[in-house]
Amino acid sequence: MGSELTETNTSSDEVAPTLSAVAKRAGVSSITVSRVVRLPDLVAPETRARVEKAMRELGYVPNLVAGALASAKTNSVGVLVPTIANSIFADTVQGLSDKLEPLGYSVILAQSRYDAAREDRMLAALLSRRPEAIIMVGSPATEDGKRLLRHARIPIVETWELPIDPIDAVAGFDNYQAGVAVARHFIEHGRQHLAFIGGDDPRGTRRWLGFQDHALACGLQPPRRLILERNASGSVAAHANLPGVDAVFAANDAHAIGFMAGLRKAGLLRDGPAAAQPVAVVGLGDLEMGRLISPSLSTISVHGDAIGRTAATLTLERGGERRIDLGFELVLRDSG
Amino acid sequence: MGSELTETNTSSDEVAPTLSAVAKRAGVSSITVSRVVRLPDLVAPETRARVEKAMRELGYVPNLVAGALASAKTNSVGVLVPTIANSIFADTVQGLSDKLEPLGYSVILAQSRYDAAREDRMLAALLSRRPEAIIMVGSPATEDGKRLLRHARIPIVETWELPIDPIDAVAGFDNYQAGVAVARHFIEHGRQHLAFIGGDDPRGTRRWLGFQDHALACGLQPPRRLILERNASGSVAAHANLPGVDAVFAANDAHAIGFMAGLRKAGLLRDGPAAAQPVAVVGLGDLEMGRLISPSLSTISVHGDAIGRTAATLTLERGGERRIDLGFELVLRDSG
DNA sequence: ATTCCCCATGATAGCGCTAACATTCGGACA
DNA sequence: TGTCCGAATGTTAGCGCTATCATGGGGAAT
Repeated sequence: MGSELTETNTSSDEVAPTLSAVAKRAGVSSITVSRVVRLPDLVAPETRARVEKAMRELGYVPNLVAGALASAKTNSVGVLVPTIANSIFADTVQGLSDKLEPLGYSVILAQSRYDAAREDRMLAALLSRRPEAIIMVGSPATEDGKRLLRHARIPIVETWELPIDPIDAVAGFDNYQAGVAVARHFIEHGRQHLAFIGGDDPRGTRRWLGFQDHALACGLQPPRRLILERNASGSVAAHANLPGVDAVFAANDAHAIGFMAGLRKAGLLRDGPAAAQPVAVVGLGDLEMGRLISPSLSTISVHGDAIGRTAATLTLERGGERRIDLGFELVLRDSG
Repeated sequence: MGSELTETNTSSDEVAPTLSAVAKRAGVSSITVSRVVRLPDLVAPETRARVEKAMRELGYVPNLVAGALASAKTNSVGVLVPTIANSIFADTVQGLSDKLEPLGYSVILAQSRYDAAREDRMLAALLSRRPEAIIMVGSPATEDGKRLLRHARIPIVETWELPIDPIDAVAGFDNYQAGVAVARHFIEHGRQHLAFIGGDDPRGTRRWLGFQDHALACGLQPPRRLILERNASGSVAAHANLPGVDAVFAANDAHAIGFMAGLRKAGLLRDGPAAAQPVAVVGLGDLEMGRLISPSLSTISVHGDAIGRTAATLTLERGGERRIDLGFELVLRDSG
């Protein structure tokens, strides 16, 4: 009575059963129940069976909040990404949680939306849940954020970059060199008028810098840079703002594909090989989609899931190398 | 000494400072510090300033684990999705966390990988963290999972479907009717030989059923169904297994785009309008990419982020309608 | 003055669990 | 036969915080 949810024969009362409720029912002390849950080998088979029966009958679900407080272990990791939607970071989250979940860790996910203030708030929110480690994309944008992490005394893994003075561990690649690689490729294939399109987030900017520096070092005219909104639609119209440009490095594959849609409308896209393209296009991220479209998209291939898995490993193992360069690969297809 | 991390002038000792450490430093009782953190209006401005100064000096970060245990409020929600990578569910996670994070809720993310056993394990793991609510894609695959959720006595939101006997709340759309809509569209445009490609997960299967039922009801030959791996690459070769088919409904846009890549290789794709396509293709999800490729992809448009935001709302408000149909829309472009 | 009330603060008792240290008991071993 | 040891279980004391119920000390109202 009083509850509209009673439905099984096993009494489902008002409140969630606790360890000691199970203990009472099984006729043991609560620490024994605790052991059945966490260290079953320490409990005699018969006792264990009795306790397990009581747990089943009561529908006992352990309270990890209390367990975490008592043991000072939350078995959780905080994950901070700029955004999870339509993005390569989803692969990283997938990779790291595939590694961590089987080990009993939970992932607490937060998004900064490329906003420094929100990033700081999210970092503080994550830390107040006392995760065993923090994995984030990039580095904290503010000194406050950095200080927060440095004082947290847990493993911190920065990803998707190789910061010079990391807080703790790093799993990423060299965005600057990625920019250099694309510029070199364009120049080797006779392109003269380069441009970069994409966001102005730290990683995009680093790609731009490498791209620009290499172009200048090779004596080309200064490449152009077009900063776009985060969604790819803006990139469709981008070529109108880039007259005379014959090679474009897009900060990610979505922008690259959007840009190609614009080229197509302008009659500047061929189904032939890269050499036939009036405007060469290279993206970054190696989306599956880029392989499927026509002309297929050349891209800097980065293994987002490997970054995630490596980051997870870095949170688990304290010793060993704390700075892992996963590298990247220039994959040439038909777009440039 | 003994620590290699001391660096600020403010003493950063071995362990994280607690409420009572702050209290001692500020010369107040710990409950007052607690009030400064949670209910600042109850504290006199001068006292508050003194406490805030002490918090800053000690680098105090509240321990929400302890707070959650004491107050029986974790301010977290559990989110269970099949997968977060390369998928439309990322939009849903984004949508719900955009709504929940500003309110102080954390998102605990788990992935089932379309595996019933793993789903059950993840549900149990989530529940043991005592979230205020659970939001999941679809319904639990097993009775065990359903029972777990029914006994949890927290809001449960099932999404991306409209189950007949929901556990609690629902934010989704009618996958069966989506299948019907695509079949109707194909038939109205004179297509005779229909096929469905995609996964055999519950939602995909429901789409298939609607698609099949409507085709049969209209007197067409039984449509074919090709079950594919989750990645789109498999769909590239799919058309070879579908001789004579002139209209294909792909369970998601990625498969649709992959299938179109196969059609292109086979010379069965035109840059013209839908009527000119030897094989009409309709996807589901309305990926931005589908709008950008050529021919542009017709699709069932579903607002993944709206599903997420709606689900978040349903976890917060107990009263009101608990079954929200977000609908879908058949968006016709050039592919079919 | 006295009463009342509200504002600011404090003392106390847990939340549900686990770490750390008993305790008990039966058998192996000398 | 006594000693020792390990296996199985229990006792105790918190983890860091918050809910709840005091407490004291001004005004405002009478």
